[in-house]
Amino acid sequence: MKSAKPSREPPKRTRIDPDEGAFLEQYRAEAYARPSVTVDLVILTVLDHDLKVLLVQRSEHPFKNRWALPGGFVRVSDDRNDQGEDLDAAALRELEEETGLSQAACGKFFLEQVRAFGKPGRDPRMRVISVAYYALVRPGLVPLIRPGGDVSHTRWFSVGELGDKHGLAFDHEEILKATLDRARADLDRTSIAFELVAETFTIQELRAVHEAIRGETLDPGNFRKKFLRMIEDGLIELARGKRATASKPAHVYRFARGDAASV
Amino acid sequence: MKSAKPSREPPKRTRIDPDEGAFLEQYRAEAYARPSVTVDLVILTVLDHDLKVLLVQRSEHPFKNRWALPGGFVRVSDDRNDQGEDLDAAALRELEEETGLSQAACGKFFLEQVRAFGKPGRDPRMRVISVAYYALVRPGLVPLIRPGGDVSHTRWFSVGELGDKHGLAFDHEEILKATLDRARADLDRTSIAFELVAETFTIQELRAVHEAIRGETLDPGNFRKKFLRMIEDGLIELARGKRATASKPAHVYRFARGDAASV
DNA sequence: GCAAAAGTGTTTAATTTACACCCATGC
DNA sequence: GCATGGGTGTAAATTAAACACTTTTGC
Repeated sequence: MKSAKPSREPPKRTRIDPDEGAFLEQYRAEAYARPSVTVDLVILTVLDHDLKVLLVQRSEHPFKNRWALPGGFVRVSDDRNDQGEDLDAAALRELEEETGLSQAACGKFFLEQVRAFGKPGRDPRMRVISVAYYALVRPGLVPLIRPGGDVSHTRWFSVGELGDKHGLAFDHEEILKATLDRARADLDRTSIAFELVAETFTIQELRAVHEAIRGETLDPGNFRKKFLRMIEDGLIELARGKRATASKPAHVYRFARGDAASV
Repeated sequence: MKSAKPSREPPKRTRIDPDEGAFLEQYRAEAYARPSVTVDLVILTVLDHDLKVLLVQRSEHPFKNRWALPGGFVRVSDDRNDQGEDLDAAALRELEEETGLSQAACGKFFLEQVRAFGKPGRDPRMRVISVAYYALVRPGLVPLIRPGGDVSHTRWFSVGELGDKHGLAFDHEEILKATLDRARADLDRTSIAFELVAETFTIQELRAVHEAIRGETLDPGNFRKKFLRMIEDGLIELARGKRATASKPAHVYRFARGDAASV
């Protein structure tokens, strides 16, 4: 639309009035066929050193009984005063519906768009373009999750043991892969790791998150050095208390909201 | 959609037949309102040390006379045997239409999705969700460009001098910013810099591309060292010939298609 | 006491950053 | 010859990688 040159504008059945108001009134919104648009959610957490993704089992065709990413339609309208919900809002709504958690109660969720997936045929029913989002849920919240619909059809899967056994519905395999790539790239460019630990955490707990996402073990000594550098940069600060472990109790730290960054 | 649990499925007016074929037949594709979906293109090149973006001036409302990213509708259909074109294909089609260049003649274009933009109200006519792509055009191809429609309404803008003066149409300002962030991040993670130089290039030419995208000058000596490391890694190889300059002729190199990477 | 994990240190290599400098060429 | 930019070298600071070692706790 937007930049469409005359030759590519939707066929118009009436002359365009130069006045914009009138133009909008008589614009043929129905001139082009439209796809359905959905959001699909890659909800991730880390449980006992393992990166997990939340899947739901489909109860209807197509892909009946297969596991799929949770998702749903974006609510839209052509009403000029209310065109419906934002993509981000749709993703948040789905996340809350799907987990029973509310952002109001749990604090801001990490929820970011990955990209759009729209291959023809990805949904046999109709043309569907899906905007994928990825969400990070702190392990502490996991037990509080009350799946929106049928409890028995919602489950956490280790991303490691997935991929081989279960063929996911639609192109969700591809969406999941793209999202994991994105998460791994974000890991050492952003602060997403802190979204997967509790309010306070030990060095090893943060390391476990890095290891789970990258899928490999990291040298504890070297990781500590990176950690100490983050403290120097004011990104992390020591918190009160200690965490009991299998051996010597560990210091706990807190993520210092990016504000205290500079000198 | 896909994972929609019964409560969130579109209202069905008839009972579902357990057989999938029959299910598809009577599926109510029109149950949810649908948005229009477009692709918007951020077409970039580097001309005389400057990062440029190709914009078109709108000839119609809304945003009449404002500059905008080129773009157009994605062609879709619910026909089960042909649901229309892929998002990537739509972006490529628009790119070819908009520039008059054909991938068949010019070799593969760099064209990658950025993400979807779908804020309500971004297009006052109707609810539009736009999938942004960014394309990189080698400077050598720029003179060959024959804008699709009205020549006088297509122009390269320096991204530097933009942003202040011209208010772009729709949310294209935001799309452009997000794309530039993406390009800068890709610069030292991928090989996009090679998409903006000729087949063979000098060290300084490649440096000029890096400088244009990052918006800052780089130390020639240090850049050379990074460059030599790329040669060691087999990413780049010396080509025959020299490039005449204002002083001493420079060696020219070639991008060695990532295959010769390892030992 | 002993295992287990916390925490510390060392060494080597690679990379980044900031410079100074030499040299070949066109004019 | 001399300015221009190609090309080279050096030194300090930071970071990454591999790995040995000490300390503190629970049991």
